[in-house]
Amino acid sequence: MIDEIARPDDVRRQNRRLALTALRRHGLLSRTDIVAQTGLSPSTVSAITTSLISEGIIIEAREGDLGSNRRGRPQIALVLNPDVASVVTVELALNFVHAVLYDYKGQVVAEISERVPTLEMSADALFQSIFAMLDSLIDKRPSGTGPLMHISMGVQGVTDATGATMLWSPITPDTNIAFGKVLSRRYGVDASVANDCNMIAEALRWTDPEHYRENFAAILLSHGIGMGLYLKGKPFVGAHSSAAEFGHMLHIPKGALCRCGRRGCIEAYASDYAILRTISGENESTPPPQDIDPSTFAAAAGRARTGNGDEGAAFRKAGQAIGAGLRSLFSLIDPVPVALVGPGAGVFDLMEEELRGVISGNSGWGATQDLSIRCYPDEHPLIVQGCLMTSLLHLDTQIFAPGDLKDPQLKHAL
Amino acid sequence: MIDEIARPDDVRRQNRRLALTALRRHGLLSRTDIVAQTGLSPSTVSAITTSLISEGIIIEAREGDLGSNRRGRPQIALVLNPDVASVVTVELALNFVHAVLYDYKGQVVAEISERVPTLEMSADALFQSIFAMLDSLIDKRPSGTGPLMHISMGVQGVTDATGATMLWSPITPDTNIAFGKVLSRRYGVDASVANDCNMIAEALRWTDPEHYRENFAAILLSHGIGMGLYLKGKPFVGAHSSAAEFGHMLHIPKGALCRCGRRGCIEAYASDYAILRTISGENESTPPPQDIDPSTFAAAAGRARTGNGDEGAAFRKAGQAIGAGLRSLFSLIDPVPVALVGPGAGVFDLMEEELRGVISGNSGWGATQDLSIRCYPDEHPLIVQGCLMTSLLHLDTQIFAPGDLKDPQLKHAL
DNA sequence: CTCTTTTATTTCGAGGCTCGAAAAAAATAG
DNA sequence: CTATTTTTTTCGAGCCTCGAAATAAAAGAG
Repeated sequence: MIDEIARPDDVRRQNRRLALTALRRHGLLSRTDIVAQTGLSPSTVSAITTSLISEGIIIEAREGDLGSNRRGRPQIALVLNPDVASVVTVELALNFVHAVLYDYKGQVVAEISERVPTLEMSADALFQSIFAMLDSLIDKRPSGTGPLMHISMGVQGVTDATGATMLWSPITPDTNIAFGKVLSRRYGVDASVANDCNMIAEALRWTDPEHYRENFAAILLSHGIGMGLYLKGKPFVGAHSSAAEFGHMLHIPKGALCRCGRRGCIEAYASDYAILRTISGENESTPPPQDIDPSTFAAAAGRARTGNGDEGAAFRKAGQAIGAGLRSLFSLIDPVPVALVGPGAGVFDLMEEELRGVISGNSGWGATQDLSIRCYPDEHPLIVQGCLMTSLLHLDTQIFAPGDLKDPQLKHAL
Repeated sequence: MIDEIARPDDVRRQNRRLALTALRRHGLLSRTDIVAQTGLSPSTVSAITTSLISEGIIIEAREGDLGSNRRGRPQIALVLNPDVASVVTVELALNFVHAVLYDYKGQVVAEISERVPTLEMSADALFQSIFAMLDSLIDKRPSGTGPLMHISMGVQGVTDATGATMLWSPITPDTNIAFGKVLSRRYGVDASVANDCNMIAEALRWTDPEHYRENFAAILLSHGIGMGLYLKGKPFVGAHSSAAEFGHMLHIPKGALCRCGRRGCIEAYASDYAILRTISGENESTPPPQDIDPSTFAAAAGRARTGNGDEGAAFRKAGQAIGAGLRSLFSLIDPVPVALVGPGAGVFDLMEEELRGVISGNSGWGATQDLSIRCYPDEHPLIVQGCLMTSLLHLDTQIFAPGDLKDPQLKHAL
């Protein structure tokens, strides 16, 4: 907050953050490299690394091949200590839970995934399933693994702006499930829950920082349509919820029936169920099914590519809806690079022409001709990667930066 | 930025900011009050106020009626020193420039306004007019007035995200006019240019902080339709431009012709020219005029209220367009309180029912039934007020907070 | 009219922090 | 083995905030 009071040790906190995120980004860095990366003075870097080492957060990597046989004292490579902590990511989707345990360097330690009938489960039953999976992951941990220090969930659904609660989701009948609080209490660590699209955006920013840096949108085209947005280098969240509900922007007033109960949403034209509904020739008011078989969707796309029938038209209609949404979005935030993610990204060839057609026609100040759109048909690795980065960055910037835990190893003797 | 290095004196900078903004908000505050407001320790507040006084930025107000005859040592009231600096606001609209000189406490020192044919002027001619007005304001300054230290412009048009340039505006044929740089160079002070809607939002936040605090939207309904947005207590700007071009979100694909050259924008249905075009029965593709006489618009509204003809339908159509835009906007940022500003706010009674009708129908997580909409038919005082606050807050947080100018009086001997 | 009580503000020392300069450490080059 | 080069640490100056104690300035009590 802007109206927050500053204390002398906040300075050290911030500069520790800089050093840690530099190490996170580059993996292997000497003190001199950190000086170059951060702009801090050698004295300060020395002080910071000394305390980070004494706290076990980073370690000196002997045999680090840092620009070897040069003249002068050789640099000592520093690395994040993989065993100072571990984190768990949980991906929650329709009828499906996937959890992974990572060390502090981001290497997989253990993994588990299960099919569970989320639609028929109470929140409590869902928690029991998740608990069992996490317990087993934690049991599986080899000795030497650091204590669990953060849990990050990515869910299909709307979460609150603070990452504490899942407000609503199509995958379960319950609402307002406080995943953050419950997991945090049970495992004695910080836990956050976020929209899967925001996790995808986080992952893209991490895997391709050249392209997805300050401003970009990641749009998930699947059973629903969601968006993760970065503006000015920061994740965009709404006033109260995770928001950025791209799929529920209004495309056609009084138009097709959406899964959310309203009419005319983009999702009601561009999601998998909407496309299949259009192809089937059903009425636009036919309530959508709760699940779509991926193979059915793929088959429809196949027919659209080869045949010359109605299938192609349905995809073009979807392209128009997405294009219209982007045009409105770009009016609000300026044009930004777009990543299309999920099954819908695999059929982008069927939508691209219409999609770009709707957007183009620049308005005098914001040209969109050279709009970058990239496709990532498989969303799951990105969601997990995003959760991982969320957890690790939380440790880097919130837990380890303060430097007020004398011995993090003991904080939560799991 | 998050990746910025912190130094020990940044701490003092930030805490000076806190003290100054507390004084700005409350006007008259003792050191003890500042302690209560900011949470800083008495020692720190003492140190900060001492240096602020020695720099002439604040002064002790003798005869300050602070909770008088209580027991104990009386509190000494502190106030911003009105004469430490002055600022100029410039409101630039179609055929109209209005400039005001204020002191550091925000009191009017001198004022001037002129009609100038902006549509037929080159950028250079426009600058000459503005220069002449500002020169005369500065001449008019009574002795004792502090040196000019900031200029803030509010313009009808699109500006860049940094407040340096007006990228495009309907009021002048030129584009990319670097108001910020040119004014800054000529007067030797910082100068910024912002979209008028953002200034309106800034003003509302200042005049009614109870209602417009963290999240709200100010929508200007006039010849064009713009928006100023606050999210999480901070002004929203786009990736590159001031953005938030609410009026150019897409309402009806391939719909009515907008002034921006594209089709189907909200503005093409809800601006004054659009409403009059609908009433006239003209084709939706008729190019809009560059200016609308306010009395013509008012007369149409009058007929819509009394008669039962086509006029009412045109306003209802406008209400639908705005409602559709808000529904999409709320999908992206969650529902927030809305302020409608300008001539269109004066005819809200003709649009309200349709507008709310389109928005309602909650989506399961974000209810909009109790959506707050307030109307402010006169936009001009708000624009000026917003510029004023922009200037003063710039001084408070950017210029005076660092405390590195030993004698601000001498910085720019005007 | 003086002394006590109460409240506001300042002073002072402890403990942070960063930084520049100098010192120490650890290699290569000759 | 010594000189050179580069990296890292050490040390002192100069910021900062804060708590505790000291000082200042009023009202109330006797």
